[in-house]
Amino acid sequence: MEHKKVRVRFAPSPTGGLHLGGVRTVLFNYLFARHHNGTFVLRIEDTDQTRYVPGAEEYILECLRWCGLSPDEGTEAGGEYGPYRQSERKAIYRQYAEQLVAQGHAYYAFDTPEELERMRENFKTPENPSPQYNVKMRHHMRNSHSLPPEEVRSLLAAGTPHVIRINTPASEDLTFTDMIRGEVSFNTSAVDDKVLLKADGMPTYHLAVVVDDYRMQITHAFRGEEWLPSAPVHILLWKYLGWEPHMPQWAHLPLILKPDGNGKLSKRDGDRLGFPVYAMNWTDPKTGEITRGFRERGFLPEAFVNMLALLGWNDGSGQEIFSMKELIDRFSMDRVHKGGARFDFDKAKWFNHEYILNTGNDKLAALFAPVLEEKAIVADPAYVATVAGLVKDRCYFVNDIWEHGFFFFEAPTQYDEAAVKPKWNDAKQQFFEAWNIMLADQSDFHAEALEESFKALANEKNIKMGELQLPFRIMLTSGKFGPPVFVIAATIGREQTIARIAKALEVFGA
RNA sequence: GGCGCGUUGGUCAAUCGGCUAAGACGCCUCCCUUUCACGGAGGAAUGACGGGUUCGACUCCCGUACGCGCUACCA
Repeated sequence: MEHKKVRVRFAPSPTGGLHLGGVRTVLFNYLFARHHNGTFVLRIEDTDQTRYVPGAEEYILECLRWCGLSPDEGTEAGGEYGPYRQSERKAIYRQYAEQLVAQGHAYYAFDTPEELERMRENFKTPENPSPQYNVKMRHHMRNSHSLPPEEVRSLLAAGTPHVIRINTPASEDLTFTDMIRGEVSFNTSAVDDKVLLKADGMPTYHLAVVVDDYRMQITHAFRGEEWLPSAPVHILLWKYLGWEPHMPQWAHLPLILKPDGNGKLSKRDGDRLGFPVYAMNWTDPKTGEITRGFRERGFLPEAFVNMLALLGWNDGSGQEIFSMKELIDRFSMDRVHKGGARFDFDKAKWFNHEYILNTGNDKLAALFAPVLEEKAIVADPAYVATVAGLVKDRCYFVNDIWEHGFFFFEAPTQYDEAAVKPKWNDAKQQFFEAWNIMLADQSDFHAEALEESFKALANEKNIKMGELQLPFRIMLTSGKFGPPVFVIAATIGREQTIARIAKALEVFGA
């Protein structure tokens, strides 16, 4: 391999939310670039004007920022190879398309969409349900192969809408070496004369990707496996344009599959199965429909990225938790799996849990702040951090801090009475009445001290601790959950503890 | 239909000819905890099938099956 500086690119089309598979493609690009001290470019492939969705481009950038995978070069970061939006490069593509026509590698085609549809209809047979516009079909259609040159000239002069199609050879073997799959080969007989330049003057993906990868000096191109079948078209273009020596090395990434059933994971599957598929919340500007994202679901970006890295790649060591630096150090394309991976939300949750466990309480508190704010609860950040530290063991998501620690912020309004009442009696009633009075004078309100005096009083009253702890817990939290009781009491403080006991006694004693 | 790619437990997966086939998630049991978790100890569960090659095949080759992808003036 030459010593060319590594340059990779992520080239999304701004048509909507960013799918988790897209983020993984970004990740692999990013890791590869960093590993080789290369450059990560972001190019916007907005050549389909009919599918353009306003806001999608900004959204994609924001997703990358959130994940910590921002590009070095691109629409926002700038660079020497711009513009980075294909719609702004329109003139460039036409020039190459015409060049290909002039060299006999492409041709004009005047068929209207209706004519194409009719062709597909007419030539469709049970054996061949998708007839192709290829060497054989060319002569049945209206193009610069089948039409006399004068007619082509006059059609062109009259401004007749037309496309430019590649001249695919009748039968030629094409081979390339995929970084993941090894040698892959095709025969052009199965490849049709793909449109290169559309009637509106915009290039199709095929032309644009080759021209831009060349002009932006991309050295390695990673894309989803669904692109594999169009590789021969691209190889042909690299050859025809005379750039073959500069063709990037390709890697076709395995697909991310539905957890159940078959096929690629889609946004619909997330809705159906109750987990996010997009990186962040996405609001469709047309319908206003919101699709939930990993970020809003409570995922830490580091966990999300780590989880994605392991979906199709591993370093062989068995290690699963990696810092970004470790990922950069260890990543290599040849350890990427060939087969598609089913997405497992439980595993994703586990990753997030691991990261929550390893996140400082202050940071968790900060991340949790919006939840409290939404509930109009005002709390001291240090207090929130303490709570986070007490409950994070049982949290899969930042948002879970509420579910597992709400009682640190608000007194219970109802109780798990079924767990207390059947065994409630006067002795217990009296114990807690006495305990509550003692608490007013309890000098040391730490958990250990509280437990000690609680125990002492229980002994004195001759009641077993076990009989008392659960009711006490329910008084403070409303149910059978949470950190050790005395820790809860110490955390919420004297005033709250006393008030909650008093209130609960009214309910339990009734 | 054609072309391409793939196939190790329910899921993610290690293995680059020596396997009594790692590890993780999930699941189950037990321990710890007079709450819920965390943690700890165990457990069930895997090479699609058929042929080769080889002393030896999960690993290499060939078929078959199955799955997926593509087959647009979408990317």
